[in-house]
Amino acid sequence: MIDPQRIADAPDEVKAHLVKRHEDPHTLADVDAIVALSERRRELISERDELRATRNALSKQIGALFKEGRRDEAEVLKTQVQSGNARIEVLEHELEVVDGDRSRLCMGLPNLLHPSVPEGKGDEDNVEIRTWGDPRGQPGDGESHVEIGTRLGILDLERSAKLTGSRFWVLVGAGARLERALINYFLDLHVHEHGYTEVMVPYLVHRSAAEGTGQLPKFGQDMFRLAEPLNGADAFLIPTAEVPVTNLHRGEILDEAQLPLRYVAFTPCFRSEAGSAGRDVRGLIRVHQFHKVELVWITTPEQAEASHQQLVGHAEAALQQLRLPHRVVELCGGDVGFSATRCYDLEVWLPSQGYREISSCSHFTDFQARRMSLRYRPTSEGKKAKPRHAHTLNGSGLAVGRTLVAILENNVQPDGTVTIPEVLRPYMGGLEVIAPVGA
RNA sequence: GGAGGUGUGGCCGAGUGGUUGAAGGCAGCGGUCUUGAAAACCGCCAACCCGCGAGGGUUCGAGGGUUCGAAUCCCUCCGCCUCCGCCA
Repeated sequence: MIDPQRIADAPDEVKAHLVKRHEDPHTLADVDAIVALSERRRELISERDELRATRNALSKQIGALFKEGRRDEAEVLKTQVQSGNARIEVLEHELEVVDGDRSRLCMGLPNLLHPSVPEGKGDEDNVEIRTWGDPRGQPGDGESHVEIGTRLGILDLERSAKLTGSRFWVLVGAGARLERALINYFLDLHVHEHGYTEVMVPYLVHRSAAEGTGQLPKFGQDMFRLAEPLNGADAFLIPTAEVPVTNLHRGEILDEAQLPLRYVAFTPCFRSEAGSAGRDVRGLIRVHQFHKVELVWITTPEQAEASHQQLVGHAEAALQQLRLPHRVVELCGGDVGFSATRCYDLEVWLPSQGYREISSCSHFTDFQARRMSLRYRPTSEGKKAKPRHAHTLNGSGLAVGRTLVAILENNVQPDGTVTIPEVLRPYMGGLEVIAPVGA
């Protein structure tokens, strides 16, 4: 979340960011509410602490009097403390309400935007940074991955529907193997060529973890939630590895020398896709369960922006080695995600539909770190450096299913077969071409 | 699932109702000494909240309770460890 102190000190500045994000007017009103609640909170804390200071002093006296055997005098002081405690209880009750309201509102505000974020309302206003490769044909010209995959017998959407309805998939034979090859290739690329540490993490997380990265409290409808508590707490299927991986160090104070921490994780991702009815209903583009290899950085504020560029480069390297045409766009104010200050999307060329997002690389400043109390102790600036919130970043490296789609659509040959990108062949037992089953 | 144990500062580890926010040690930082380093010795070293500041408050797994006062007593939950059972 945004530093509540900053909201109280410069509410208009915060509102300007919200306007650039095209947030609702009532979100702007929340800023004013936070300012008022902060003021009341301060008053309550002052008065309560004063009373507690008095109580602590009197209690100390009572202890001394008891030791000296002056019981009567002690009893008088006891009565005095008890009346103070009554007042403290009233103040604490109000403080609990005020504090709860304030933090609820703070948790609901999106991050401040980086100054370079372009103006704009939606994805049509995103700014193209660079393109790579030669897109084949016009959007819509190409055969869709559903047709290609079904014809080759490697994608079976009818049978997946028998299991779990729409927005699921079954891959068969070379299709399943291609999915697995991509996972292994991505992990090897980022571990061996880019120096990430591979981690495997839980696919279920508690509410607190999802709050830490910002999926909650606002976007609970996008996640699948367990009907029963898990180890005593509300739990969700992860929508992305970002959640468990970034939360790995929640509540810790890291040494600056340990930074940057760079993790790569392969996980399935589960999304309820509530509210996306009618969009991308066919095929593998928008599904309830998909695979993703995710890159996560924990670093210092000073290094974060350079890290962000490197992160984008690492994701882009995968597309380039696979020879998939793509472009990099910077998201406009209205399109940057809730937790991010700035975001680059990698969009792969799909002959059947044009450019589609295949990776989203975000810088979160200290927004997530503050929510999960993730800090580091600076060592560079002398002895008694206070802990500071770290900066977190992440990006897909890449979304596996969409990569498979891109390979099918971009590499389909006039004879209907699909050539496998060279870098994947070692992962496919040397297979070079996917031909129809039985052909 | 059954039985028992345990949870203290960056780490280890004392502490069972009253100057204990917490002994001691390690690590770290500064200094003395040294040509330099090591060793030895001296000193400093938690986080968060409110406050311009002085200062005050909170925090000993989490939450609740008892008490004038709780790291210390009671209850619930969570984590970890050991044994038994079950299981991929």
